[in-house]
Amino acid sequence: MKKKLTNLPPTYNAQKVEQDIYAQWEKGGYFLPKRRPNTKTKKPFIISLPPPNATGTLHLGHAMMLAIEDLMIRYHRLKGEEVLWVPGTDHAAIATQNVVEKKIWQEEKKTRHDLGRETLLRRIEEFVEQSRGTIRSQFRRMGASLDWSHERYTLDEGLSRCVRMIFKMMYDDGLIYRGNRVVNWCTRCQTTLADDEVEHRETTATLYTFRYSKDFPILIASTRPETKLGDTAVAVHPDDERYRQFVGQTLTVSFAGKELTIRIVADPVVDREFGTGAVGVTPAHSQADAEIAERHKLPAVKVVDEAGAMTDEAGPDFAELPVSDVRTKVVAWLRKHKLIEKEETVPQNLTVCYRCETPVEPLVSKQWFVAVNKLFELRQDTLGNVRTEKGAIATLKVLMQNAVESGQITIIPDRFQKTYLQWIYNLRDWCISRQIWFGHRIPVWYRPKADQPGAGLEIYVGIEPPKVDGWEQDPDTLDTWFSSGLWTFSTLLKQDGTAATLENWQAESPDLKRYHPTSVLETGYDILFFWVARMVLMTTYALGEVPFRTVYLHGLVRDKDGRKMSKSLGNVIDPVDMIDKYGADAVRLSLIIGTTPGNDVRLYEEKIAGYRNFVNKLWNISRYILTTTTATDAPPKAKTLADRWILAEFEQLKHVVAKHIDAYRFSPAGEALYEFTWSKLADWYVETTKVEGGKDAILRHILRELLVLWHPFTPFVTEHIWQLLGESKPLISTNWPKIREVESVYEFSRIQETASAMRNLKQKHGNNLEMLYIVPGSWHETLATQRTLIETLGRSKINFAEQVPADVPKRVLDGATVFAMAATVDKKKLQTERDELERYITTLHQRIQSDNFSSRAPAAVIAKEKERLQQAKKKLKHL
RNA sequence: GGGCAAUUAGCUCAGAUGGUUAGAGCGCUUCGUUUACACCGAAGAGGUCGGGGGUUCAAAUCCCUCAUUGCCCACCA
Repeated sequence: MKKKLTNLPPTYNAQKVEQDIYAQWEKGGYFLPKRRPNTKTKKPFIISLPPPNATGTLHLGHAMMLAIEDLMIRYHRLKGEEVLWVPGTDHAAIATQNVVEKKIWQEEKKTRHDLGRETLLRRIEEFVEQSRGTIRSQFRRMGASLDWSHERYTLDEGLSRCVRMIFKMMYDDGLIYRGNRVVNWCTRCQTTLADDEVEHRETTATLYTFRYSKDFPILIASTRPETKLGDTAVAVHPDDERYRQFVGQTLTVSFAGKELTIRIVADPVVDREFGTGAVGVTPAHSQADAEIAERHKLPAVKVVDEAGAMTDEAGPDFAELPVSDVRTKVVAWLRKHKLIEKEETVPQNLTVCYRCETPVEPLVSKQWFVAVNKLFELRQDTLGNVRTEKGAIATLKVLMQNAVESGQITIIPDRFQKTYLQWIYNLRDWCISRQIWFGHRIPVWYRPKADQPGAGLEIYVGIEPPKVDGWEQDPDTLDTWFSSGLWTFSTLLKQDGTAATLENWQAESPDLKRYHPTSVLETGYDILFFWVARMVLMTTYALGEVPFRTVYLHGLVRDKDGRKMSKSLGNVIDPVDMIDKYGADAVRLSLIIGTTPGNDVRLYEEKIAGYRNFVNKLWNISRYILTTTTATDAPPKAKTLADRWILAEFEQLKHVVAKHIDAYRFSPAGEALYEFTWSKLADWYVETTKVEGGKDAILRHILRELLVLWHPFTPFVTEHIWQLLGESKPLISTNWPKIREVESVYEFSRIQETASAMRNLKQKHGNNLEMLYIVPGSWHETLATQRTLIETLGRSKINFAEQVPADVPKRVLDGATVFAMAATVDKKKLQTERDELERYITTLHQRIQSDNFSSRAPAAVIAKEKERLQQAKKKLKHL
């Protein structure tokens, strides 16, 4: 085992080793949560993998997510902590149903109605099963050390039961209600959409300023004249003198063949400056108008239906015609009767479906909602230090706010904290019912009231269907984010716990106790609202604790020109192609180094190729060490200055890398490793070993520990080399290296100068200057000459320049780069440093002491500043 | 309308609490195939840190202002 290796290929072949290594890890059970004895940290480290959509294939967003999460997971695992990384998939209701329906249409020209509910669901499940297999194998290709035994799917029975349980809980608490409200309706998807499932597109529209009829006293403006058939009022500002005389009147007009009853109401939301200062109120087709209508008790007339056609209410001329046709007809009617005062083209934010970009039709509809502003009684102590306890009164909004404001959840980067709070501030009741078939059926059953026929419906809400006949289940399904909002804890419930009840489900789930709250939630900032906020809402409500401690938001992966990657643009980079070509390690590095949380990254093939080159460099450093040194148990002992330098640098590196990773600064951690490995170890130290023999112990030692440091970034190549080193246990399960005591790095500085500048150097550092000559590269002379130089001058403590042997040509010396290390402490520099530090400590101290700071700054900030003060004091002592 | 971010080398980007001469990768120029590596090595060019003002012993970093770009939120009919 302990012998030199020969015949290692000069080029690292990732394709050849990666899949075997992954299989070996998985087979060895290294992904299962396990705490190593003697580990100080008792708390487990948990990440719930943001579940990819069941129809998806691996894209760069996933790749980035996996690279970052696997980095954290492996780091904590190496530190001996018990780590759990829960994988899974999301059924992604609308998205998935759309995909499958489209596919079926293309292949068989059948719609979902041709197939029927049962058949469509079966077809979707078949499709999903296949997709999940693809995703699983692709996630493995990335090297993700997921605990596959914990894999979950949002439609698993355990998770579905959890959905029904939470639904019932919220219903019982009065937080879920059914109501007639204006919702966003997608006429193509044939379903409601939540407020954040709609997007806005900048377009232009024609704004018509007109009267309903000749005798109507007020001009109104609209870009959608056809909806005016549903108007029941005109709203004006209460202080608007122009219209004051009309307020309170009810007028009847004949508009485009339909008789309208219009009340004139005064409402402060109306902007006097905009348009005519009067708004035609359409309560059934505008959320804003619905709110006005509610205040003034106005009726709502629904003139557009779910298919995007006019209803009977729109009058016989228009009923059942598509909205766009009716607009043309209404405008024509207005023109004919000379009612249009003005037509202008205005910029408009068109609201469209985020899935299919179809313009959204706001319409009034009977749906299920989650009430975010309703007061309810907490079921349990909630959120630790926040002023809440069992029985206290709160709203869901307050829970969401508290979780972040109290510092129980930290968002990285912190600017998103503001975004999050702002979003909650504007949040309205969440429409959770969807008119699609794929998903969690709403656990509500109806039956006609038995005693008085025709008197309406009786409602049953339950985890199980009603035991007696005669009940019919609500046909709708739940918004997919309802179930993914439960993800951090629904995945930890006992999967066979079918008997779980509202009373005992928490106690019955040991995993929930042990692994919740999770440590970090890592995801793209684009789903901060969709998902992250929903998880906070659901979890603080259901469990009385936060779902995670830290939210790490990564940016979006874009192409070289900063454009979004999309199939239509043809600029999509497939991560699997890149893995095939450059290896998973290179792909991972390209997504971690040079990226910062919350900021988009541009990725292109050259970048990945660059990191492939680095992986090969690491391979060749290892190859050199493996083939030229023998394994030894001797501890690494510094003999020459170069040894002392590299060992000190290495200890410094360990410190820096851990510090960065602990602070979620993955890119600087990777950069530090990269710099050490290539510029210090390979370019300088390894070169010295060629002329200064006897470095086996140091080289082997550094390589061994360096592989551990690199492992969270590049798991495959490090594991491969590790095993070539003859280690008995796989790298994945080894220990993170301890930091050893070394001479302070302040004692060394590396100086790179030309030989002719060396005299100045000597003057600067005095007689204590220790020099080491090495020849990094392009000398024209032979290795033997280099060796002579080093032997005669190398470790000289005196003025070497006068000792250059006569047979060394002057041009060699002048043209060469000299590697010199000053072992002296630069007293002046040290003093400056001390002064700065002292000043810094004074400043910090003053800041902390000041009333303004101590009374106003958040607790977390004060703690941080205090910690800084401690650190600075410690550092000063060290100097 | 409100908010957030970005603007640093030809390109893509780092620069934590202000602190030596502003960094990296790619690209470019010159040189070099010496037994870890040409997916390499050596040397080098290239920056008024978007403009202007201010605070400070010290500003890419903090403040004000302007410009450009991008994103998010919002019921302006």
